[in-house]
Amino acid sequence: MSSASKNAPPNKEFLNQKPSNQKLFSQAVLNWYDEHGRKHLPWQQDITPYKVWISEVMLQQTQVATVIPYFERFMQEFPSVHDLANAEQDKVLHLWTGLGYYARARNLHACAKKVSTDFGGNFPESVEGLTELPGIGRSTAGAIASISMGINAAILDGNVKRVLCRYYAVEGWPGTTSVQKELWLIAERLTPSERCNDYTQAMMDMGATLCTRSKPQCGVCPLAPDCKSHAQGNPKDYPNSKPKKDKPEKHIQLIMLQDPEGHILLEQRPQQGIWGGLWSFPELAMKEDALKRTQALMGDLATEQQNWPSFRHTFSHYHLHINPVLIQLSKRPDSIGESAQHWYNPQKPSELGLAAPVKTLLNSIRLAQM
DNA sequence: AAGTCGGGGTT
DNA sequence: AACCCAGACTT
Repeated sequence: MSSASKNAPPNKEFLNQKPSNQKLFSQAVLNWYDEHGRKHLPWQQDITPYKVWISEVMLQQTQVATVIPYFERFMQEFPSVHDLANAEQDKVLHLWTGLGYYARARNLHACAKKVSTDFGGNFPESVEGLTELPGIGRSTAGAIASISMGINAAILDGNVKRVLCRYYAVEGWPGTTSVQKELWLIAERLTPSERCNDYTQAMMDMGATLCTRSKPQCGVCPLAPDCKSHAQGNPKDYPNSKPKKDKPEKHIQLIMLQDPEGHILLEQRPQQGIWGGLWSFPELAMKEDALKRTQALMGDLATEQQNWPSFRHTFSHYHLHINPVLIQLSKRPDSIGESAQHWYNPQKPSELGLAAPVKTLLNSIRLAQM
């Protein structure tokens, strides 16, 4: 994991030559923030690098309302970076269950270990140092540095992208390298040296509450008088949307093996790939005969097969059709296969990371047993 | 530059 | 049902 692959910030000399417009822009943003900005979110209380870090990672591709309960539980269980570093991975993934993008949780854990042991629990106090840590890219590093350390650093998250794309009517999808590069230059140029922490919060807040994707509140926006897309009358056309691609359809069987006591066999998935490190049912291709395959492994312990209604689960890049199969076992078999195993009691859930559909199915089994 | 990685809220 | 969200990382 080289730092060059992390989109490291360029030389910042141009920051010294800010046009006067920069001052007007940041003043308008800060004034708005003082009046209308949110200041009562959980991670805005008694601000520390640890809290800002956890919240920023949770908020990657995830909305504020979704994050809040997860953040509260995390802080309860892991009050300090040392607590997180010393935790079991299963516990971390358990508290992450439902948030998605589980590499975030694995990287979070790895990062905590590094900060705890290598840096004595203190985060590096520079964007460059922060960016070296697993799961912290340029924007998250900027947010931590700016908000929790008062370092003059820019961010470029979805909110800031939206504000800037509209203000300057930036053409092109922000996912492309060229647009991204342009936006970073703009973001760096506009970030003020005074109150950069509040400015960072303010830009995210404006994007989240004012310059929203639909129904932007241009009527009360302090930037509207100089906003190019507002002048054009089409703020909603920015940022330009991502070119769409149709998602492939995949089909699998999930085999729910149940022992006589009602416990269900779970296997831990490999660290890399979809649902990495989480626990799931044994997976089978559609063409396989679930009962025959089970009997091949454990003989006549497998007695009956019950097909549950299939359903579709959608990921960012494909649709997954899941065909759940419940197979009763007359006795719990010896260990099968190579991955770690766990016999899960649906009535007494273990603290493991579960993929969302797996959690749903286990809950259905629990209800069926009542 | 394109692909991988989730789940849920919003429209 | 499509869109996208306080992105990072690998290929």
